[in-house]
Amino acid sequence: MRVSRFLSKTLRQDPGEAETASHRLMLRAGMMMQMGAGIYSYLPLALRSIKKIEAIIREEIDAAGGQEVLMPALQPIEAWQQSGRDVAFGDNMFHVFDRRKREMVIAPTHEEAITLIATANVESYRDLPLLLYQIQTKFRDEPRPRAGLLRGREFTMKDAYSFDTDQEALDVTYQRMRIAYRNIFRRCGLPTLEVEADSGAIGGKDSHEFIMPAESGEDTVLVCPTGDYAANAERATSVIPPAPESAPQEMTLVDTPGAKTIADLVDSMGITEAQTLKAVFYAADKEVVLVTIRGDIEVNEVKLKNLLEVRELRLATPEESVAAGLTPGSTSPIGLTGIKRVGDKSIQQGNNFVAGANQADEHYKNVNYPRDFEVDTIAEIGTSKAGDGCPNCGAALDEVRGIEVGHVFKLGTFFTRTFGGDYLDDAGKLNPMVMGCYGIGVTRVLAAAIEQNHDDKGILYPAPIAPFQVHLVALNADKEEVSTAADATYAQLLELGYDVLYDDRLGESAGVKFNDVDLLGLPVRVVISPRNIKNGVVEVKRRRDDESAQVAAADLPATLAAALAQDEL
RNA sequence: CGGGGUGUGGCGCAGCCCGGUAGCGCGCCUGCUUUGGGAGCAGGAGGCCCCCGGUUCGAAUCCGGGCACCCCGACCA
Repeated sequence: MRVSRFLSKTLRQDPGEAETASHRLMLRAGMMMQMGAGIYSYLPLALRSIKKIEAIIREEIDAAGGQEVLMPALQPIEAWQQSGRDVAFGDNMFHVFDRRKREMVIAPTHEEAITLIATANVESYRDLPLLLYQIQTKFRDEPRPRAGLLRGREFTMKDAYSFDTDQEALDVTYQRMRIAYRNIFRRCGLPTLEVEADSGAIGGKDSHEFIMPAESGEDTVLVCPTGDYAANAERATSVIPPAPESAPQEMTLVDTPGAKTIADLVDSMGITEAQTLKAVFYAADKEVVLVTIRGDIEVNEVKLKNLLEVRELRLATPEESVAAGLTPGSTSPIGLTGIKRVGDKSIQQGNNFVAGANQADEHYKNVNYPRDFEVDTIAEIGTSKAGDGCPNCGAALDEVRGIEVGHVFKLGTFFTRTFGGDYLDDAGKLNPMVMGCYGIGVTRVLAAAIEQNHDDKGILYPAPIAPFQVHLVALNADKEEVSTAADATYAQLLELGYDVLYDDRLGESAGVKFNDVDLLGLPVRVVISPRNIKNGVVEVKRRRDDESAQVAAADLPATLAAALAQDEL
């Protein structure tokens, strides 16, 4: 492609609305254009990368036994009513009405549609396993779209769904998909962590997320440096730091004027956070629940929500706490009845705690569980953090921020039971198919790739997903010797099968062209100039390197191939 | 949905308090000179000042109402 004919124009200044690196760089590089909150047109540069990512995905999912289909985005609402997910998705789903005022939805995901396909086509165990996938546009009315392609309301997703005879067969498919995912991200040139994940409301047992480490990521992951454990912080378990233990003392009431927080207690009593208990109130589907946890640990709301099996969970308001008989600032499980009480297992590690007394300006000291108070349930509901021990080997866990680009999980039989997705087994009995589902946010992969690979001048694409592999630059292109040589090199590189962006612009200075090269971030730059022609060389520079190499024209193909191969993982 | 912020040529911004011909930088067009890290000179094109209503002789500016977008928190690929 000649730059002189190319649609995309670069901007010299950062656009005002964009703060996140990928968002800012994609707008500056002319890759995309915004049309609304979380809604973008993909211009040629972005679309070329997206297609390369899609091609890699197709190859790997096909290799794993997948068959590509394409399901409608526009769907009658009935299927969603049948699964109950019209309510579950709520405002996250776009609704429209057809001319006869029938309600339709624009699908945010395709479990309903795929289950109907499988149900209609699978009759016996001989038709299984079945793995179907599509690459399609998803529509989700996100509460807060953000950061360009990182979280859009319309985005491209690869979603795959597997159907198996039973749990054991699903396990095999699931493992095959995990491997396919590893291959996909490796081939894209994008280091990605595979971590244990929360499977959410519908979820089955197993769930793994693929996370690309990046500062701007919305997810926090705990990783063991030995490599034997990695999990999303939402579900990570860990060995918590020990708390001091001593011979149990008698529980006594102490005056704590003005002390309302754990920090106040630590300051005024000369103790550590691990020597306190905190009581936290939650509103769980209207019911108020008291959580007691050691003062140095934070409640993990995802774990708590899963434990309580509720749909909605939030901190109780002070009014709700008071109404439940509590004293904010000195809330306590001691002597409390008539309310659901949950204890984190951390209260079993350590003793002689300082805890609230349900009276302003008073606390108890030397509180011991279970001697001094009861809970209805004890479970692990604390948040793991950096420095905690790995659950497998005890080594201190590291914390990494990242972007979720893929998610695989075992769905089970919810949808097949709902839609009558039964098959006949070899004994002639009907059983529901067991499903798995597997997503990759294709457009998010592109944004995450840029988050992961950029510097202060621009993007640094890994070669496999770069919109073009080579940025050919003609300096002083209005000189005939230059345009002749550059045109010939362009033709040669195309002949060799490379994707080439050829900056043939006549009037632009070297500075302008080089800055565009750095901004667009194609993996290799090739410069044709009067100076290089005089010296009988072409100049080759990787975007990631500081130095360029001068090579004889005859050596250009080999030099290019070597430079591009360096991005492979 | 709560909190914070912004809407002015393609992009980045000023003007708004204190109403009176809409301005700057970049980009764009023409010509000449220049040409290895965002060139110079000269000439030029381009604006429903987010929308609706009000006040006023007169509104980008004041008042009321709406809309859009961005950022921070609860959700997800």
